[in-house]
Amino acid sequence: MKNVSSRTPMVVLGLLCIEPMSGYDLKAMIEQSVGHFWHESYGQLYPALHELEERGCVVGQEASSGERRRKVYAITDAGRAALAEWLVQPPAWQPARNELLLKVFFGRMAQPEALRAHLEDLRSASERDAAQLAALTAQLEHEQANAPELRYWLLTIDFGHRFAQMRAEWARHALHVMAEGT
Amino acid sequence: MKNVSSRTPMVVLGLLCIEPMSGYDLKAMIEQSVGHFWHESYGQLYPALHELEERGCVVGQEASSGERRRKVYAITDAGRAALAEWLVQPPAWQPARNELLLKVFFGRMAQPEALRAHLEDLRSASERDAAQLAALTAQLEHEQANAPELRYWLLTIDFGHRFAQMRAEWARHALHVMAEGT
DNA sequence: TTTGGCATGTAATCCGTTACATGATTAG
DNA sequence: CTAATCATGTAACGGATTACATGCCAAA
Repeated sequence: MKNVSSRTPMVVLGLLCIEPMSGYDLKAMIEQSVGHFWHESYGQLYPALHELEERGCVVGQEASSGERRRKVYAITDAGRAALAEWLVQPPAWQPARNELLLKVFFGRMAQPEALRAHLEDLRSASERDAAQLAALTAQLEHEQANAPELRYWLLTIDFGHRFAQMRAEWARHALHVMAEGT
Repeated sequence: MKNVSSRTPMVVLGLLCIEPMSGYDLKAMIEQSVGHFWHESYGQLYPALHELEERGCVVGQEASSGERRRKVYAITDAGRAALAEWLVQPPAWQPARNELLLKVFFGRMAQPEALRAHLEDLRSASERDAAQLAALTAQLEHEQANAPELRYWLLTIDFGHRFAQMRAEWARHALHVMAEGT
């Protein structure tokens, strides 16, 4: 048995619920929809599509002649069932790994300027992320105003936005602590 | 060349700066110090120690006869230099992966009760985490009051605390959104 | 005496990324 | 014409976990 606990097939099934797509389309779709908290590579995507087709969860349709060679996949009832079954399982615990915090924890063993630079980077990157996600919220509320999934999409963006703000605030706090002897 | 980008040796070196330890000690130490944002398994730890010894970054001392069989490692100047060099490198970008957000994003395809249960779990787990980290802060401020690293340790705990609170608040918000048609 | 904690280690395996290979089509 | 983009795929590799193997010592 291979790739049992992989979530790649589930992302694929979830997105194919919106509309039929090719592997290439899926990659692009993943980046602009769940991109701020998930990602997939082609090396995962194409094998996953083949396996889902074998299991009858999706059906692939070769593009009609004349077009560029591509295969568009659509979800089946079996696919929808598999997705629904996965969705009710409690999400698997993901062990945290934060390399920046490791460098902060051992901060005394390094030059303070280096640590300060890392914190500055985090602050600016997080502020940029927060702004981007705020813009995305406004855009979606406008463009997808009547999509039934909008509510769920906005919740995930809100998580990202709160997290980005939290990171920026913590970075400012940490820089402050580093600056004086507070 | 093997295990080039692994951060296991760096965690080992960082902790050995505090005091000499065995592999078994290191595992326990990792759990109670950086445990809320990092982890290592024996399968990584022991090979890393052997490699660090080969490279001259640590020196191992077999326990004196009579004691239980164990090998205590101490960091060397070469080890401190390797750690310092790593600490100034900007932390590698870690692609985010959040399975819960995936389940929220596709929430419309599942029974609402299942999603609500996931959010309840997150809320209670996050509240518990926040309380634990608050207690840990108080404990460290008391027990390690004069440790020069205290400042850095508290910063990492503060990150965890803010993050836990953020997660709890978002979960409450999400449950609220799910409850009505806001 | 037997259970549980101390202590070290390895082999199999897994999930996933990276790099590479290939080729068609469209826009400048 | 040629660079970029569309489009699909595979092989090799890499970091890490899991499960297993082994054995000593102390306490109940």
